[in-house]
Amino acid sequence: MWHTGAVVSRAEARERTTARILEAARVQIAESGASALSTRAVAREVGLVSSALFRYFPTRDALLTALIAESYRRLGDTLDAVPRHRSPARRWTATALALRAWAREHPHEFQLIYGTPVPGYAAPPDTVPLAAAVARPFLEAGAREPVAGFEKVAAQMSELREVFDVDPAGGAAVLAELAALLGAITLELGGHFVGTADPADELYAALVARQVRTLGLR
Amino acid sequence: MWHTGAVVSRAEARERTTARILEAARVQIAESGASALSTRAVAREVGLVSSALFRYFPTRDALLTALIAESYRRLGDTLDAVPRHRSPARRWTATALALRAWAREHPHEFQLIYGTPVPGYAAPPDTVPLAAAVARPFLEAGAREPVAGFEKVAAQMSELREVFDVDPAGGAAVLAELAALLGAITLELGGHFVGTADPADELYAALVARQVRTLGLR
DNA sequence: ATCAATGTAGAGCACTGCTCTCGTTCTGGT
DNA sequence: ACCAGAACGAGAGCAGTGCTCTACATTGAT
Repeated sequence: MWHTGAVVSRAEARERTTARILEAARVQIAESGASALSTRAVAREVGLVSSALFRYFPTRDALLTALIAESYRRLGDTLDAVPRHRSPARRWTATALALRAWAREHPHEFQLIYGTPVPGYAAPPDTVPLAAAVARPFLEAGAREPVAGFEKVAAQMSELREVFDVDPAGGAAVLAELAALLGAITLELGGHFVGTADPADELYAALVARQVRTLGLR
Repeated sequence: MWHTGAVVSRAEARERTTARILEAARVQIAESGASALSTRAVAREVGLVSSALFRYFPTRDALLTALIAESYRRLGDTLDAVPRHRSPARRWTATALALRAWAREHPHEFQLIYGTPVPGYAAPPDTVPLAAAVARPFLEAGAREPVAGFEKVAAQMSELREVFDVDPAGGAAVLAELAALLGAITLELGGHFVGTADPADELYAALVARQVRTLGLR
C-alpha cells in the first residue's frame, strides 16, 4: 500500500474497467435486449477503442455469459430476500410473486436467463450452481413432503437430497412447478396471452394457488 | 391457358420465388437458429442478388414474421393430427407428448414461436388465431369441466366459450397447464435441467400425469 | 536499468441489413 | 397495337458489426 489517492494498481484498474464494461453492457441489454448488445457500442460508452474491449472479454459471447451469470445472481438474491413466512404456503406464494415481479421489471435479463439460448451455445457448467440458487427458495418452501407421481423423477435426481435436504419426490414436483411458473411468465412477456388471459395477474394467481394445493402446502 | 410447360405468369413466378425464399430461410433457421438468419445468405441460396430479396420481404423482420407464422401452422397441424382418443385423459397425454416431440425435433422453430421475441417487436395480431390453433387440441381434450380456483380468470376470458365451446374455468386451467408444458420444454431445450432432471422424460411424464389429475380428466 | 507482461490505438477484413439507381421485362388500359 | 407504368433483377454503396493484427506506451518485477 505505497500509493494513495487516485493512483491505483494495475489490477485495480483492470477490475474497475471490467466492472464499467459490465455495467454499460447491462444498461444496453436492459434497453433493447441481448441481440442488440454491441461490443463497439459498449466500448464507446466506456471510452475505449473497439479493439481494447477484447482484452477484457475475448469474445462477445464471453461478455454475454458474464451478464447471464450476473442476472442469475440478481434473481437469486431477489428471491432470497423474500421473507420466510412461517407458513410454507405463504412463502411459496410470496416467492412465486417475487419471481414474476422481477421478470416484469427486468424482462430482458429474464430472457437472458430463460430465453432462447445463443446459437452455438452450450450451457457452461458454472451456471448450474447459479440455477440452483434460483431454485433453492422454491425448494425450501415447497418440497416438504413427497408428492405422489414423482417418485421416478426423484430417483433420477437423488443427489438433490444431499445438497438441499429436501424430500426428493417433493423436490421433483417443485421443479415441475417452477417450470410452470417460468412458462407462464415467458408466455406473458412474449405477449402470448393477448386476447385471452391478458393481463395475466389472475391467471398467475390461480396457478400459484393450484400449486399450493398440489404440493400439499399449508 | 394459352401457355404450357415452363412459361409462367408473373404472379406465379413471384409466388414460387417467395416459396423458395421461405424454404431456404427455414433450412437456415433449422440449422442454426433465428439469430443466424441472413438475408444475404438466403438470397445467395435462392440465386438472387442480395438486394432483390427485399422485393419479396421488405425487411429481415418481415421474413422472420412469415417464418413464425409458418412454424405456428406446422405445430398446430402436428397437434391436430394427434388421434382423438375416446378418453380425454389419453388424448391430453398424447397431445402433450406430441408437443414435446415436435419441440425436440424442431427446437429452433419452437424457439421462434415461444423463445425470446425480437427486439423492437410487438406481437402481430394475425398470430393470435395461430396461437389459438395450437391451444385448441388442448382445450378440446382438457376443458371438460370447470376447475376450482380459475373462476376469476374465466370471467376475464369469457369470449373463449363463444369460440371454442368449452367450459371457461376449465379453459383457463388448461391455459395454465399449457404454459406449464411450454415452460418445461423451454427449460429442457435450454439445458436448464442438466444436473437435475436430465433427460427430462420422467419429469415430463410425471408433469402430464399430474395435469390429468388436476384437470379432472378420465 | 532491463525486460516481459499488460494495455491502448488504429487500420483492416469479412460480413451484415438495407438503400438507391440503373436497365430490362412484363402487364393492363386504351 | 401501342405505350405508360409497374414489377423485377443487378450492382454499387453506406453504415454498422465482431474480431484480428500490428505498432506503440506504460507498468511491475527482477
